Amino acid sequence: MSESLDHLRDTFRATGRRWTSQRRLILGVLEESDIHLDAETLFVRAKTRDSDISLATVYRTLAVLKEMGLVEEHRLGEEHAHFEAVRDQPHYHFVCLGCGRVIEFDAPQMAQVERDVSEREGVCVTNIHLRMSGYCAQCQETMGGQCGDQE
Amino acid sequence: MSESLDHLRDTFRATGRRWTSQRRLILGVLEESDIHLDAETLFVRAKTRDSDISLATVYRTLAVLKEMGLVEEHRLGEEHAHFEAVRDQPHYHFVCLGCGRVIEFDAPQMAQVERDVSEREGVCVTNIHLRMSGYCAQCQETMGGQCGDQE
DNA sequence: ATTGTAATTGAGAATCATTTTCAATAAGGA
DNA sequence: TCCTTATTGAAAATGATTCTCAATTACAAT
Repeated sequence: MSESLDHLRDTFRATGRRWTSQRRLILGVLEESDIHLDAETLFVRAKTRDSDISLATVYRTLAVLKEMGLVEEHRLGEEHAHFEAVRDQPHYHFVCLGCGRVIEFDAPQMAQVERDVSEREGVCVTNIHLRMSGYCAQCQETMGGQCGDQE
Repeated sequence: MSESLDHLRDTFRATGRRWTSQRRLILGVLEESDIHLDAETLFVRAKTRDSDISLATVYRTLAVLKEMGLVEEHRLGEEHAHFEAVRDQPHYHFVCLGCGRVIEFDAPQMAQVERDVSEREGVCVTNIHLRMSGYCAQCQETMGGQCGDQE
């Protein structure tokens, strides 16, 4: 763990950025969380360990971490963004319109979709966002089984 | 065309909604446009035909049309939403990070992805948003060919 | 260790898309 | 034509995110 922290610090320095206590803290909170945090929640959690930290710093740090590819931003509902520390494999999201639950999944077919699009359109894909919405098993029960359409 | 307009009026009435001139106008502007409009642009275009229309009405109408499944909302950049009159086949978007150009594409594999997720997780999918980002052929040239990663 | 410089911070103001409030208007059933 | 109530325009309100600016702090060079 200390090795990866040293490595992180070097990555920051190498790009003229500083490895500050606030950034350590924010990345830590993000990595410890199993769910996708929004900026406000992240701010509240960070504040329990550093009562001086500011919401602006949370946003600024998230922007830096995104630039560095360490954090991804997702739009799960329409309201506000959610953030997640980047992991090894790509994964996608299903959002339940009933209870808001987020289910992560992988989809090997996406590699083929990417290849098809790249070739057909001559583009170079750097990022894929796939979000499905609908109703989770639980919510389908309580709703009586229909499953309408519309977001 | 008048048939489909009559049908639309009936659809509105059937749900206790009114078929107003503003709603006709907004849907018309949306259907005439080949690109995805944001609320402000839609407002400006509508205003050339009804100088009294208000931006609030544009947003309210878009919300209604979304509820009715006639319009879809997309988050193409981070800034603001884009809207599009729903067409027959599902389609997805590629957004160029260089010039902002939006390329639409279809991906037959998505049906299989949906089936897999539905079965594996027991969910019912009502909506799929797929957005790829990267660089279009043109922008790749002007950039010299590299194609970094990060949104 | 000390210093200088520039990146970073906290606090609060500013921004910007979108939503809401409310009184006036108009759709459409009776 | 009349009545009810959905809808509208205008302006204020909201809420997430960004910016400003003076004070702080990381860290490279001394």
